[in-house]
Order: sequence, then structure tokens, then C-alpha cells
Amino acid sequence: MKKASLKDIARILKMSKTTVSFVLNGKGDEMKISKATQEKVLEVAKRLNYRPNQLARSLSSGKTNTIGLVIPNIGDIFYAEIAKAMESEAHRQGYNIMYCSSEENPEREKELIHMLKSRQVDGLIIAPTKLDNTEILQLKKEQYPFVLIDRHFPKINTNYVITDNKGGMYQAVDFLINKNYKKIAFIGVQNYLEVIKQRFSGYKEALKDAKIRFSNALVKEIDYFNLEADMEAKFTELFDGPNQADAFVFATNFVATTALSVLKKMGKKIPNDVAVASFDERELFALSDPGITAVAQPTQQIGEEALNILLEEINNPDQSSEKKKVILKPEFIVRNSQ
Amino acid sequence: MKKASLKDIARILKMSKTTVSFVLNGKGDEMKISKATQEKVLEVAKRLNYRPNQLARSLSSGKTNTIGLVIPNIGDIFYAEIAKAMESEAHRQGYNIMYCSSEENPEREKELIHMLKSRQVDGLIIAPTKLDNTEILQLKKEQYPFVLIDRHFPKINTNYVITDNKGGMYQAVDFLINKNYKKIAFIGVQNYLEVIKQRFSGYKEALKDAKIRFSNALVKEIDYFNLEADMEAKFTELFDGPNQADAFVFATNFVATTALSVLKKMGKKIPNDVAVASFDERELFALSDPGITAVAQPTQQIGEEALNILLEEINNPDQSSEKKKVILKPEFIVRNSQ
DNA sequence: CTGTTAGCGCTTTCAC
DNA sequence: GTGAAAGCGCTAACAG
Repeated sequence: MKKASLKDIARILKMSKTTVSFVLNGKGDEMKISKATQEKVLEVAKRLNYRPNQLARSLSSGKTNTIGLVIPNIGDIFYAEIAKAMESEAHRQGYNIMYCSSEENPEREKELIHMLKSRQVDGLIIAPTKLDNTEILQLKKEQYPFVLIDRHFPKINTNYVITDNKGGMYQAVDFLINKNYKKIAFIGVQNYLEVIKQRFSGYKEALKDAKIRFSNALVKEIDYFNLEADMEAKFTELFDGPNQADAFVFATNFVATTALSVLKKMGKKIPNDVAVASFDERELFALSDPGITAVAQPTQQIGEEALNILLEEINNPDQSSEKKKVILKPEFIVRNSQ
Repeated sequence: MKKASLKDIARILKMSKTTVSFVLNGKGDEMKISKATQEKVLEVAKRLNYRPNQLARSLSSGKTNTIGLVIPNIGDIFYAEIAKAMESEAHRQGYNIMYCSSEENPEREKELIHMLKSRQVDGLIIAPTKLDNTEILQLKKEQYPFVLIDRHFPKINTNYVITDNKGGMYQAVDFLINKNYKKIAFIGVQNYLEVIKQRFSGYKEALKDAKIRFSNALVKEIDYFNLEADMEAKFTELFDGPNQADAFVFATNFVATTALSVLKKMGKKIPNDVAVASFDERELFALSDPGITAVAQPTQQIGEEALNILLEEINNPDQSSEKKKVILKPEFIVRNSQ
């Protein structure tokens, strides 16, 4: 038994597709279709287990009620939480999310954006991977509704929802300073993104405000493609070099988790050998012993706000000129890693 | 400037949509369209930045090249890893994945399956939430291509890819027995799934083979909706009751992580106060101190195999009678939690 | 070698 | 109150 279509129902009832369509879309009363007719339609639709073909509907109406989400890494709980919040909000509003993970690959990201557009998603939410912004510029030029999350391009006027990276890091460093740590090392990643730069500037500012001399020797940028080994080398300098550190701040969650594993391997104890604090939250931080003090980004809010901004723009395409720029405050969670 | 369509290209070049369509789909040579024509088409397509509308294409061709994935929880790294493996395999084969998370809600799961079908996905991969199997039976009746992962219904003849739950748990328990633990408690979840039952039977069998008397007092089923508190109560019995346990095995990853947190709170040390081992792997297990011995499911393999079975069925709809049933061996990772 | 034409399943304007 | 018909953008059988 083939799947039932509108036409089948119309044929069985000997009426037109129009009538059936109106009834099934709840426009029966509006179109003053008689109760009797409506009931007949509904009855047959139910009996045939009719399900509208969304492809056809979307093609015809120009709306898919789907929004595309492009994130760099589906395995990262940070993005997973955002996606989750976004999905439940979308569901409430009658939209579906199509998730895609670029795996931190700019080429893949570009493909995904094209794929989603070719499927006519009503809008996009993107956590951009790369420094190259041509795709974003293109979207803007086409006036395609989209909002950036997590990472943004300061020079391009777009909607975005991000965390106050500078402020969050400032708070973490300031906290360590107040706990009497003086030689705080910043552990970042090489060639990385805007967000890391912002966090770095929070670090510097906290030192400056506390009148602690900034030392380049305490800033380590780890090689992304050689995380473990490079980190061990740099930690050795930090522990044994002339410029000994007494605390580490980690610029992002995967740096932190790798660092914890490296420290464990090196036999260093937190907080006796070194105090630590991390940007980003992770289940591990609460469960490990000692718990790791962290700057938690408000993932739920990021997801919901981004979605709402997008839907707003989709539904009011006119005044699309004023872009929404949202910077959310992170939450500082004190544990006992210092 | 509106988006370019096939028709636009045809109009500009004063030829038919057919010709343009063939060229753009790489069937130019096959259809013996002259090189000159082909070049013109490609040139114009490029100039107009033409992108085919997949909705239209799918509606017409009856194929979306998309497969739907329904998992219970997008935030669970176990499913995230499966999704990741599946996506990269799908990508290689020219398919896209549409992920959906049911949040362990059977009602939502049903909606998602309907939504995906109405979007005409070519097939489904489902990690079913519930004991109720009507949706699955319906899919089967409609001969919709699908494969189950992680959880399955023993009584229904379907494709599935699962882990050897019984064997994995057997190995963990057997290992603890060999380390000389005699009072091994099984920590499960109330009203839970088939998989937990299978793991439980592995537990019992390992005890039996070692001629250790099975005791119901050592089996604890935690209330899913009150995990922390209930666990603390039951652990107290296990530590202080008449039937003291010397080791715990956890039936699944969220039980294990909650347990670690509860043990930490209770001030119990692993492995001195109690030895532990867990089903499922988690980043935390490698990084925590001590590392937690675990039975790791082969997520990558699950993702890839499930996808390949599905694509096989999609592409050969004829002999769809013999369903593929795959049971994969987990990996046992020994750390120092015992 | 290329064009005509009939759909795919649905929405929606306009007419009766 | 209901129906006819055009059209969304693309595919593909058939004709020439």
C-alpha cells in the first residue's frame, strides 16, 4: 500500500484537493467549509493514515520550518548543551533543527552551509570555525537570516550571541590573585580564535589591575595538533624553569582536560604543586578530586537567545538592518583547585 | 537578486531545462551533449552562482540522500560518538544525517520519527527509548528501511547493531573476582531497559561460574528520577549493612558518574573503601584519580556498521527479508579502580 | 544532440 | 462552500 496523498483523499471523497488541503491545514472554518465535509475529510485522512509530504509543502510554500545549526564539534558537551537548549525552544515554536558538525574543518563547514541552504532551511545558526569569513560575508550579502554563536567577527555587522570572554577570564585570574597566587600562567592554543584573544586580554587586565608584572614566559600557546606532548614540554618549563609558575589558567575546556591528564602523568598534585582554574565547564571538573574551579558559559541562554533572534529575523525580514549583538555573563564556579 | 534556478539558466542560454539539468548533473557526456553546450551551461551556472534546490530535486526524484538518526540524548557522549562516526561515513557516501534527540521521551521520539518520515528521509537509525514498540512495528509494516542501535527488541525481526552487553559485564565482574573481590554489588537503574537486563545476566553468570553465591542484597536498582539521593541511601546500606560489599559494578555511564560523585561526597576512597568498574566509557574515567576500569562500547563501529546496513537496505530494497543482526564486542579497559 | 511534456505533492488565487 | 488551475524547481521518459 503506497502512501496516501492529498489527491487520494480528494479522489475517494470526490472533491477537490483544495478543499482537502484547507481542512487538513485547519483552515476549514476560515474558508467556511461545511462541518459535514470537514468531518468526512478528517475521517478519511485518519483512515488512510495520511501524512503530508513536507518536501512538497515546503517547495510550494517556500518555508521549511527548519533551521540549520553548524557547530565545530558534536562531541563537545559545550555545543551539545547549546544544541539541546536550542532544540527544545525550537520545538516549542514549531521549528526543527538540523544539526551539523564541521569537525573544526573550514572546508567541511563551507559544504555544510551550502548543503543547508540548498535544502532551503529558513535560517542558520553558526559557530564559525575559521578566521576566514568569506562564507559569512556571502550570507550577509544574500541577506540570508543567520546568527553567530560562540565566535564572531568583530569587523562584520551580524547578529551574534557570545559570552563575555574577557570578563570571565578576568574574574578567574583576579580570584587566583586574591588567593595569593602571584605567578599565574596562561595556557592557550596556537593560532587560535578571537575568543582566546579576548580571554587573554582578560588575563592581562587582571594582572595589570593587581599591579602584577606581566611576563611572556608565563604565557604558553600549545600546538593544537600535538597537544599532549607539547603541553608536557611547556609545563616542564613552567615548573622547572627560571620563571616558576604557581598557578595555571586554561583558556578553554579541551586545554584543561588535556592539562589535567598531563599533570596527572607528571605526578603533579593540584593545588599543592600548582593551582588551576579553567574557562568552560565540564562534568569532570565537578567530579574530579579536587574539583576544578571554572568559568561556565551559559549554554542554555546562548541556545535560546540565538534561536529567538533568528526566528525574529525570519519572521520580520523587513527591518533586518539592526543586528542584535548579545554578550552574556558567564558564571564563576569556585571549587577547590587552588 | 533572486536565487538562480534551472529555468533561468535555460532562458539565458535559450535552451531547454532538460539540457541544463543533464549537464549540471554530470550526465552531459552520457547524453551526448556537445562540449560547447556543456561549457556554456557550466559557465552561466557559475556566473549566477547556481545551487540546485534540493527540495525540488528530492520531490521529483523521490530520494533525499538524507538519513534520520534518533537518539535518546544528544548530551551523552556515547551517542555523540556514534553520531560522529556515522556522519563521517555518511558523508563519504554522499549522504547527510539529520540528528534528533528524543530526550528519553517516548512521545517526543514518536513525533521525531513522524517528522523525519514526513521529510522523506531515505531511512532511519534509531536508538529506541522505550519498551513500547508500536512505532517500530509500524515502520516494519511499512517496510521503511531502518536499523536499531544500542537497544533492540528481541521479539521483533529487525536490523540492529548492539554491543555484547552480557559478555562485557561478565568480563568486568570476572576481572574483579580474579582480583579477589567476593562481595560485588550490581548498581543498576529501576524500570530500565533490555540492555540493563542483559548486563545483569552477565553479572550473575560471572558469579555463578566462580561459584560465588548470588545475593539479592547486593543488587541495587536506583530510582532514575532521584538518582543522587537514592544512590546515597543504597550505598549506605551497602557499606554499613549486614551484607557489606567490597566492590561495585555500574550498569551504565550515568550511574557511574553519579556514583563517583556520591562516593566523593560520602568520603569513600576508591579502591581502598570499595573497588569499582563501570559499563560504558567516559573521558572522566581516564582522567580521574584513580582511573576507573571500564567496559567501552565500540561507538565508531556501531555508527559505521549501522549506517552501512541501512544504506545496503536502501539500495537493495528487494531482498529486504533477511535482517542483519550485529553484536559487537566491547573493549575492556583496565585502570586502577580496584 | 536537444526539446517537449508530464509529473512529484502541495499551496493558493481566483472563479463559480 | 467548493473547484479549477497555475506554480514551486527539478527529473526523466519520450519524441524528434
